[in-house]
Amino acid sequence: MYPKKQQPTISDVAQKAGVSIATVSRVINETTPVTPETMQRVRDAIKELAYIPRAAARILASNRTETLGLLLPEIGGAFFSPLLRGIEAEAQMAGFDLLIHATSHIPHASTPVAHRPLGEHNTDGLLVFTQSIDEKEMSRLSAFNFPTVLLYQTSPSSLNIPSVTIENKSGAKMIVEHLIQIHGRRRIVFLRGPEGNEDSEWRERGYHEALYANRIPFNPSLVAKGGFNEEEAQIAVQKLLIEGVEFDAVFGGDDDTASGVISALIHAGKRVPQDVAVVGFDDLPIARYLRPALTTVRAPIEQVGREGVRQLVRLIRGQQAETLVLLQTEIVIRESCGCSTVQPQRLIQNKSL
Amino acid sequence: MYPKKQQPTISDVAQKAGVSIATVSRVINETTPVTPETMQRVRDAIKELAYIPRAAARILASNRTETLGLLLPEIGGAFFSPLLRGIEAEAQMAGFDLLIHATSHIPHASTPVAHRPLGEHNTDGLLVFTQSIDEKEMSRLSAFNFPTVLLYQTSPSSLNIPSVTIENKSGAKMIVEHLIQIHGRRRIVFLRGPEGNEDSEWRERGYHEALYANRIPFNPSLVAKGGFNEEEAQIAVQKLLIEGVEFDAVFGGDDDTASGVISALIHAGKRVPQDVAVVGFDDLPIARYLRPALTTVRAPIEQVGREGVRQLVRLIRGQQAETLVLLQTEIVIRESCGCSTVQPQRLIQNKSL
DNA sequence: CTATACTATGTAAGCGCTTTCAGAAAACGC
DNA sequence: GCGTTTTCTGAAAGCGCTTACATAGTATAG
Repeated sequence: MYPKKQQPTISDVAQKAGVSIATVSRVINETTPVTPETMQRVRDAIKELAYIPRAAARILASNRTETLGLLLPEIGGAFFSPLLRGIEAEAQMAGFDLLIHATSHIPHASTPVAHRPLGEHNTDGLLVFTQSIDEKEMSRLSAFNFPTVLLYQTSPSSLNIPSVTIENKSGAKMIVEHLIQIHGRRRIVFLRGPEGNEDSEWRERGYHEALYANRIPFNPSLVAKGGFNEEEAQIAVQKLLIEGVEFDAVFGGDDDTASGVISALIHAGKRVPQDVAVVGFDDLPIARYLRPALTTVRAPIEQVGREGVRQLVRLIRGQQAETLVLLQTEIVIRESCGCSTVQPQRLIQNKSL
Repeated sequence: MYPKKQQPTISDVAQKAGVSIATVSRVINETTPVTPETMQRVRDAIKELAYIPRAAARILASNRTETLGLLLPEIGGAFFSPLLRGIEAEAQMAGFDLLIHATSHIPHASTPVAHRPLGEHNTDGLLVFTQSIDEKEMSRLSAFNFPTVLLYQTSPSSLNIPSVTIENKSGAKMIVEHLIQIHGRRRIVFLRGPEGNEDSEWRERGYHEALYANRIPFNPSLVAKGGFNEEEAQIAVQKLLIEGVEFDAVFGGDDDTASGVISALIHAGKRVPQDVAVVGFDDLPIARYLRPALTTVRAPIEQVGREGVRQLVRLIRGQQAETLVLLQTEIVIRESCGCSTVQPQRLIQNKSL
């Protein structure tokens, strides 16, 4: 059925070109000068045999995998696509392959040995998205200096692993200040993300800073949990409404939250943004499709991926990497804050019209 | 900086456990029975040394990579995330690693040798998304029976490579018939996808079949190119409007197209769905956020990924694979066809409210 | 023209595993 | 109890490369 016809090896090429396998290797890797004619003969032989070096043999002999590993808790969500896009593109540019693994699946109980999917045994370095490995594994990697870069999470203070993430705090501060300064809102609700989520924590600090900078006293009853998802956000808003908490704006920890907030508010007969302004964070694709279109903070997700790879490659090459790379965020004004009520986004983008 | 501290090898384990490396290998792979006590000694040694077998060595010695390759033209788009999710999950279940490569990037001109990123040299099989490799490479792979499964494209007739895709035709037929039978529309525009896109071609056939089955003569002036993107779709609609073509519904080849159609229509002062009903295909996440919420065809993208892996694994195991797996689609009724005008989707989903 | 220094290539030693083969020990049959 | 089978284990041969190291052959210097 599938006999795996014997592929040509380096010896076949060597024989055909009338040289030793060492020379073939030299031609392939350009490690040592080779006479032009010899080189040509070898190249011809390679082409003729359609020879492709077996990756495993190269790795084993050279002790370099030329492969990067990406570890995430799960694949999916609006985040994932641009992140991977950035990672893949940059990895490719640097000449690395990309191995991907989602850690959320229930581990195969029958796994014979502790078969770690991604690690020092099959990659030169690891990109670790938040919440994909535990601290124990982190310190194991760190202990023998294995090139590792964290994405969207900072290193446990004891370890000092380089990490790349976004400027959550200043982004949050900017957008809350927009609500305060441009729209005169003062009773601004903040809906937190999941417990222990770093992004959420920093956004909350930004929220606090904005209030503080504008001399608005912090009101604990205006903070609730949104969980970074629509459903929880809706429930949170309803609860606030039922409890009679007064507010004139909501900063939903992320765009999904904001989307849930808008639903809940409209459902409750509130007008957005007239009665309550709503803003989010991330600028997911859905942000522009919401009605009203969502004012939010744009996070350069793809850039995080690219930068993560850059730092990782530095580590692999034995160079110094940045301990912490913080990528800038910017606010995207649409309708839900109260700014415009037409759809400037949709019109502007169609330049060809 | 990064000394790559010598990792333990199988010999270290063997020595520590007082057995030969062959026995260690047997314990790891469970290929041959080993006395319980011996096994325990070996396992203890493995744990103590934190030994992880080097992947390259295993691959080289066993001639099995336990790795699947995924080739796509580019990463991104709403498609990508669920597709990869399905692929990754299923690959993991089957015990395979996943190597990913986007082919769209400009090839490194300086690449020494024809360094193919993914192929027989580093994987046991390949999943090939539409438009990621040319027919020449396909026939090369096919020529030596390399396990390959195509996603969202059928095999060139000369090759007979197994492929997995969705029931475009019947999905399209169903939704067009919905417009005809439930909403009485008879002048239905169809906006094609990009040139040569298989999905689009099949959807167009479904469109034709629906018309034919309902005795509506085909009108060529109602078919235009939407390109599977908003912008082109908007232009197409404007053109139809300017030309004075009369129509009471639009089947946008996919959801992005439909989104552009809705924008253009509203912009031109038409009411959707009253004046013109609009439907799409794919059921992207944005579909429910559009106003009116989009009636569309749900395509089981994640399932395509899973099924692709299943077929590929069969091939790798030397079993027969299905020549063509067609996954069922189903229509999702929302507002843009004219069905309901409230927002049932949003309410229904929040069971907790 | 000889002594020295490069250059281009070949030889061969691994890289860390899997797997065949054979042998030792234990279990079995009668 | 002795021959036969069955189990378990070890020795050793590769898997297909990279990379010292050695060696011819050629260029350079004096």
